Amino acid sequence: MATTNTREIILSAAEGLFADHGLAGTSLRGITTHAGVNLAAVNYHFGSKEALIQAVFRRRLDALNTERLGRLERVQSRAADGAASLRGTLEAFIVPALEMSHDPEHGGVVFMRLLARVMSERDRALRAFLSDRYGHVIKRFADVLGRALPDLSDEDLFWRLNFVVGALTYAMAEVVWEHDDSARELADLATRLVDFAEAGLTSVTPAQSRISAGVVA
Amino acid sequence: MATTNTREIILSAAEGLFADHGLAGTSLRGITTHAGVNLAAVNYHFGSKEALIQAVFRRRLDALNTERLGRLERVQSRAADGAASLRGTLEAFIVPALEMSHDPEHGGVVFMRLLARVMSERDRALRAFLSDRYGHVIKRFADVLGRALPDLSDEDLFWRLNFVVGALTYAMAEVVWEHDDSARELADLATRLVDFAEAGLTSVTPAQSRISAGVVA
DNA sequence: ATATTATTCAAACGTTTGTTTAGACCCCGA
DNA sequence: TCGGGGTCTAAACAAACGTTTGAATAATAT
Repeated sequence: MATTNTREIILSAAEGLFADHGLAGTSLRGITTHAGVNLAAVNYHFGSKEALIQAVFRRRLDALNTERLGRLERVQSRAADGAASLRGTLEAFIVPALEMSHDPEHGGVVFMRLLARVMSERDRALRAFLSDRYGHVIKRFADVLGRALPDLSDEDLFWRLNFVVGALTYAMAEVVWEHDDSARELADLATRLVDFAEAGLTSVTPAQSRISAGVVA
Repeated sequence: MATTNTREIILSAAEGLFADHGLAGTSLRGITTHAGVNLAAVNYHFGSKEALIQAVFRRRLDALNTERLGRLERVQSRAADGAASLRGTLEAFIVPALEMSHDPEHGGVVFMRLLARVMSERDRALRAFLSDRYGHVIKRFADVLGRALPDLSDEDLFWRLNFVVGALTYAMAEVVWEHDDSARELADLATRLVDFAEAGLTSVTPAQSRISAGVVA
């Protein structure tokens, strides 16, 4: 471990304050005070606030997305024709996120709240950074899911995946973990979410379920 | 209309900038410059930045939630025993939000992006304001949905509703409206979302679908 | 037309922001 | 023991922040 302790202390303090007050709403003074280090330490170790933000995300997301891809590969290699099952693919995407949200050692629910916040932020610089670094993971999952759901049109698939990501994001952010760190709780939530996602993804639109734009039919 | 024009101009400029850069990330100078009014006009008309934020939300959410409750009442009065159908209830909640997101006159997609942002913010003052002013609407819908889904445990219902709200929020925020203001587009999205929510809410958990916390089964 | 109120304006207030600087401290190899 | 690189620190920087002020202007009422 070549990195000093101060770096990690700053990253953790920044993670928590970013999750609570947003990126723009958190000052370097708040971070360094919370971390018990000197104000200038941030610019010494990271160079700027923007670089600190990226370091906060890299510390967690590198591991998360590696784990997701690993699970997806295992699921695919288990299938004879290399086509992963819908449920297996969903689990490969959802379970690592929920496990991480349950593991204080790796950010826990704090980082998940931060992630949920950022998902709805339009900050150009950060979105570009996340897309550059992790876009290939999302693309990979979308491809596999599309092959597992051959009856869905591209447009249907696009929207339903957005719904699933929204549900996952919101669930992670809303989690209060009253009975915290019970593994059973986590498994229950993961099961609920995968069930929900699977049902929503495979549902067949009834022929005349369309909603008239004006009034409820 | 006793209110002067400046008020509305400020509200619209603030709405757009808040959606793009967040509450803390938007300065009063940015707002007034964008609106073409004097810096001091905000404090003259609203008193403070905090009061301006609340006014931005009140302008849109009062109408949205009134519309939601009106639709819910119409759906309920149509049913013989006063028990609204699941689908009707979902439509009463979802359709007004999507219609608003499609109507530039009433905030359009801009306000919906702002709303999605705020949903994942932990800002205490704003959450308290929203909960105080609109909490009864959410409670009302949760009650009606609970009665329409009698087989679900309280916990199951709680989580699935969170999933639905997450999907709706995320869908609204992600909407880019490439082929904008086509009513057919809106109806399609509303149908997709209601289908998705209905399938997810009514799905029955398979007996042994539980995910083991460690490894994918 | 005059008095009164409502609105707009330029300027300045004291804080807080991110960043920079120059020196002190510490630890390890020479 | 000395020297030097990595780390930490107090202090200061200009810029941007929300808010306040007092006078100028516009609108309304008498």
